[in-house]
Amino acid sequence: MIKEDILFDLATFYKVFSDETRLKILFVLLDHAYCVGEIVEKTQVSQSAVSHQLRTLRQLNLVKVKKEGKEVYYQLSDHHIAIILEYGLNHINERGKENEKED
Amino acid sequence: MIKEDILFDLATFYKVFSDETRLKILFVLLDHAYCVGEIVEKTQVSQSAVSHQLRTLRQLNLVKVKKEGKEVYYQLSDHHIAIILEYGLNHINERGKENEKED
DNA sequence: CCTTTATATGAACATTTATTCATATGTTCA
DNA sequence: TGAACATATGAATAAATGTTCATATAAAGG
Repeated sequence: MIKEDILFDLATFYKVFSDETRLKILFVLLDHAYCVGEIVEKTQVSQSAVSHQLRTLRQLNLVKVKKEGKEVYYQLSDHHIAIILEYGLNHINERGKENEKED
Repeated sequence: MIKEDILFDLATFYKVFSDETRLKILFVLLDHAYCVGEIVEKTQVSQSAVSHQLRTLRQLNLVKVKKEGKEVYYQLSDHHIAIILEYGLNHINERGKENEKED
């Protein structure tokens, strides 16, 4: 059986992508770096909620921060994340197709 | 901005993999089909908890069921799942390496 | 300096989620 | 049929998580 701490890390890893607000933010950042205000506007999520989720993303090293005056810019910390999101999208797309056939 | 229902499906998809018990079960099933009793033994999770999580996995079409007498055998419903788990493992492994260098 | 604007954060609250406990259902076999 | 075993399930409970609200911090400009 696989080690407990690996299991924990793995669960934690997937957990990040399991929240719609975080996904929204990540999809916005897929484009390029944005400051918090822009993210709020694009996602239509409250400033506070965005800020809280950005903290989560920061703590899990999914985003990098760059301060510029009053604004704080966030960007994806590595290109891996784009791949993961794309993979997930493909997966649910394919599942859609399969169900068309079978059901 | 990406559609709400896609976002929901995507979040749901990742959510399955965000629980340690479900991951344990999936890793066991990576091998081949097992009945509930065997899964309980291998994962060291209570029968009830395993059963509840198997239901979740069933509902999300991650596992297929095959009844044989008293026993109920579960197996992964498609090979995709192995790929996803492997991808996750690779990711956290690589992150491990990066942190060795940087921190 | 004081006000405005941008972002972060803590506490309260609501919701979701996972586990346990007790028990139901279903199958086999004597 | 009834005892024994395998699995499922509902209700209760506990824990984790996300949002809001109020407010703190911090930078910029007048």
